[in-house]
Amino acid sequence: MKLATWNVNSLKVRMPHLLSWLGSSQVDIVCLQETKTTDDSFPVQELLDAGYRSHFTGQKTYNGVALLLREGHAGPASDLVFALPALEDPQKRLIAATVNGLRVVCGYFPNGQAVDSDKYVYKLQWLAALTQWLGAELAAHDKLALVGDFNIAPEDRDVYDPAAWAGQVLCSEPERAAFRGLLSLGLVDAFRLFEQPERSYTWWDYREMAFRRKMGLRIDHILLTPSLASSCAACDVAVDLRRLERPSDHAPVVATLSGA
DNA sequence: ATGGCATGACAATCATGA
Repeated sequence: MKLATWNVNSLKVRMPHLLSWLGSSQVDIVCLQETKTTDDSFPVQELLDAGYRSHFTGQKTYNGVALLLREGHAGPASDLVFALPALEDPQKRLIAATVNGLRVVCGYFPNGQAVDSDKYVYKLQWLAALTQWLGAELAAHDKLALVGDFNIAPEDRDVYDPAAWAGQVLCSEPERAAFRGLLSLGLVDAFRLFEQPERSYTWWDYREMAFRRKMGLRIDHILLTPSLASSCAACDVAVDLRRLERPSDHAPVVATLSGA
């Protein structure tokens, strides 16, 4: 079973890439972020035609998350959650469901804009609310995956120019401490279970030919509970999607879970 | 030192992203 996360940066614009990738990659559970689409205009039928059922929560212009489940491979979703319970928040950034006994939590973590902005304060509050809620989720679910666009580069090796980014948003110590806080709940960074190429990233700025120059950050993640981590056979970045015409600025991350 | 590029809302620029 393949579990994937991808910040599409507008589902409407990225539908051709998404449909093509679904067809070629055979991913079974797909977590999307930044759909930027309201629920009434979500492309339910197009995705059904491609063999995927959808669950989603979105809003106009910003944010929006979704789960796509491959018909015949991923079972029905139960215990759906569409927001962090502890947080009064109009921004649609979280969706969770149980599929095939696997608890899947898909998040579009706040960007934070800059460490001195109120958006950064909101980001840390959101992280605290997530961490608190996840503690309870983990107590109830042995097999849990926390995936999405974390908007945090956990370590310097996840940054193309650590010196330039030191202390900046996405790399600041409080954000990294929050990331470690999630790990200390009992989660493992699936990507680091395996030998990876140098300069592996998941996001590259649209400007400055950043992708071609390998100027990226690894900010999209798949975190697994130990029982899932032990069945994880691979975890890779689908870099090819960043090479396409009119790409998302993020590439998907895909984990292969055996026996699930 | 700043902005570059992309997207959406809206109808010329502007907010936001990371």
